[in-house]
Amino acid sequence: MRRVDPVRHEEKKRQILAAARRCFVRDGFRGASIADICAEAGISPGHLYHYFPSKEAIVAAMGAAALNTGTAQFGELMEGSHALAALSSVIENAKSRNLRDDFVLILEILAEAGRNPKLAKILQEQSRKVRGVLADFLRKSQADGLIDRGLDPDATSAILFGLLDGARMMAVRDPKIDMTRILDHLKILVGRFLQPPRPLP
Amino acid sequence: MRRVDPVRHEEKKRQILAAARRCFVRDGFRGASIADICAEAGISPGHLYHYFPSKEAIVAAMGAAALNTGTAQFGELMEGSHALAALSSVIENAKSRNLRDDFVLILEILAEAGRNPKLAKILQEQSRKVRGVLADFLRKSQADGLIDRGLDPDATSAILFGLLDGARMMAVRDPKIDMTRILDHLKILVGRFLQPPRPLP
Amino acid sequence: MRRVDPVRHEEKKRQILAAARRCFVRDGFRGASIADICAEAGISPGHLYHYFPSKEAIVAAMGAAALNTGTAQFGELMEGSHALAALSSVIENAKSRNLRDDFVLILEILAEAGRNPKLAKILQEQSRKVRGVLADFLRKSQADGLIDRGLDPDATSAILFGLLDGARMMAVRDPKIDMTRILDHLKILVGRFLQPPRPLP
Amino acid sequence: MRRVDPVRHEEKKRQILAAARRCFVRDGFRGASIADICAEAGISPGHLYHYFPSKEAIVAAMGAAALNTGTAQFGELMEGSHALAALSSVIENAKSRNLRDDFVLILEILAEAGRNPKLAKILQEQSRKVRGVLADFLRKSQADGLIDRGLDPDATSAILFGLLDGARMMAVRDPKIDMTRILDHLKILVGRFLQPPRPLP
DNA sequence: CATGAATGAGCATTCATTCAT
DNA sequence: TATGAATGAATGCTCATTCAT
Repeated sequence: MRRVDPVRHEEKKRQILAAARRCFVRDGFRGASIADICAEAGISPGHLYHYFPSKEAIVAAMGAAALNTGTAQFGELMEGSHALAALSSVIENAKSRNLRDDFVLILEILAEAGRNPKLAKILQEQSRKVRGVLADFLRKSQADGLIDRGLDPDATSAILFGLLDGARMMAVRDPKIDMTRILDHLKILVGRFLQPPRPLP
Repeated sequence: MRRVDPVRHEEKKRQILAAARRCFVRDGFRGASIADICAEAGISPGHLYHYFPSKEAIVAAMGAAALNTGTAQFGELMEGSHALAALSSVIENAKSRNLRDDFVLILEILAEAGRNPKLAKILQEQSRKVRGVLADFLRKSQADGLIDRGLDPDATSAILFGLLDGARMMAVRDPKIDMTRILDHLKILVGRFLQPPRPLP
Repeated sequence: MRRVDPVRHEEKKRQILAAARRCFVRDGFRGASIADICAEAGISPGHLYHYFPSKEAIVAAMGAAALNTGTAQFGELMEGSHALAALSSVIENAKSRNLRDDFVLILEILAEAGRNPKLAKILQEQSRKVRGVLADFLRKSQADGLIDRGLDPDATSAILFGLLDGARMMAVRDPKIDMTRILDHLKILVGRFLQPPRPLP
Repeated sequence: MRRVDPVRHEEKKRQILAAARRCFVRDGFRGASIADICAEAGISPGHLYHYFPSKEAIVAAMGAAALNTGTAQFGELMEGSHALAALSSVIENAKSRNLRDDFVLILEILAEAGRNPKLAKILQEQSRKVRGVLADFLRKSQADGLIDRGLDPDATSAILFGLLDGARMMAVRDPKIDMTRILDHLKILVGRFLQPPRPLP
């Protein structure tokens, strides 16, 4: 009598999600067919339904996984560094990493979230969580006198995230744009925005 | 034999694009069917192909129209006002306008642009045009001493656009977020970023 | 500008239902596929959905049509003849007609009705209508003194219909059974059941 | 190496057939899937094929079992009672028993028999057997002078079975029908049909 | 210009069945 | 004996597109 091996099961699910991810990046959520995903994962269409009950479930699981990965990566970056240095490293990171694929997925998720409440909820929760991490970081930096105490940490964290989104969006709007220079200016902007007011002489 | 009346023809095309736009906002580019668009436009499927050779062409034309509208609106705002005032009004505008529908379309366009080179080209051109308008504006303001002469106008205009994109994206990521406060902080940010360095006493 | 021609439309629907009927008789409601029906009707699968929104709708329409035909045929038989003669002719009719196909369909409908409330409703309504026709006929015959006044016309009409159903069912249970002799006995049975009690001498 | 225990094997088969029966009643032969049956029986799909080589075999075995049960029940009823009393008790029985489920299965079997010769043969054999039991019973009653000697026992027994089928069919055609009254009339009918002619005075 | 009939490939999903363990 | 992974053909249905009128 062979019992379900939960480890193998989860491993297979992860493989399928990875295949789905590649297909979604290539063709979008609607454009990628179950057949495509099966071909990419090297399984039969019938078999896929042992692991996911529907395409929508795959989209949701993939969206959640993609967002969680982002959250985790960001959390690691925030740990232990201090204020501007940390944000700079995030920006540097954005310049060098394979951000294209990740961001294309985020665009898909945002576009789909308008029609898929389950995805919208996942998105909202992740958004709040990540903003919370950054807001706490900002609060700590404010306490240390490293950044302007007059700024609202929640609004500020939202804006800083928006800034990252906006930069990546600009790279999609015009793929040939000179991102290096933009990211340099972005660091200037963040510095000026956050730094405590210079005391009057 | 009746000849085509070019005016009527263009008018009809515009009507169809408006119908398509409503469908695309509602269901996305892939989710909206030709039948949906025909129903919304009140014409038959056969007739639609008199005006557009394919669905892809409708998407491209609609994308171009949406982007042109945005460019025009922005151009108007820039005219005649000065520096921070103009940007403030753009931000104010973003707060009050029916930005949801417009931005949902932009997300669709960005996601689709990755697979549709024609759309990607339109997107890139519009992006450059709008950034150019803002960069010129910034250059003028620099000449007038209203904003920091040390900033590169091209990178700065890209960042300011990214900022607007990012703010709207934040509203999609978390629809319940307090945008008023965020936009207030955004104005602070823009002020600090752009203002000329205070002279040493 | 060509408008929908309702006559042609209805005619096509009837053709499709006739094709569906042949498929359903051959393979059952579940066993007959849309592709089968399309092949039988000589149309493409996509086109079928211009006329019917789903397979269930085809089953319902076909069921309704089959039952209505039966009702109409029975109504005609009842008109103008008198009591036992009319029932005899129904029985005779059952012996000679192509009852196989019709009855196979009825079996499908009965089996499906348990899971398809729409079909169940159609079935119930038709059942009541036909029984009503026969019950009225019986009442008239009772008034004329041709049949036993002690019988309840509603229960009696239900039983007489059950008798016909039962006879056809017997032919399905054992296709080689000698139906001629059975139908002769059926006439005896009906006679004895309905005839007014002989007056005591 | 463990040998198959034939007793356990048969017991398991019976359990699977009972599960299959519940599924077939609920969803029909085509509508019930192997997975459904396995879930209902609490075994795995692979294991089921240890006991039955195909779904068709399950249907056939289930059909045979259902029909045999019916035959056995009827045989018991016939034993030892006399003529009208026995038939009355069958009719009474039909009124009170859980006839719905049984009859739904019979409908499924009849509908399927048209496409499945194996099932058709089982059905025919069972039909003949049961009719034979009743015909013998009728013959005995005729010898005893309890029923009309002019009736052909074979045709009569077929008709009496048809009567029962017809009554149950009526209950499916119109589930809200007043079966009590109908079954009362059915007893009157059977009485008038079978009773020996009254001697002329 | 305008219609709606017609197509056929493609889609997500289901299912009887097989197989390695 | 017993499991659940795995298959792949088939199903009901959709859709962009074409065409006769």
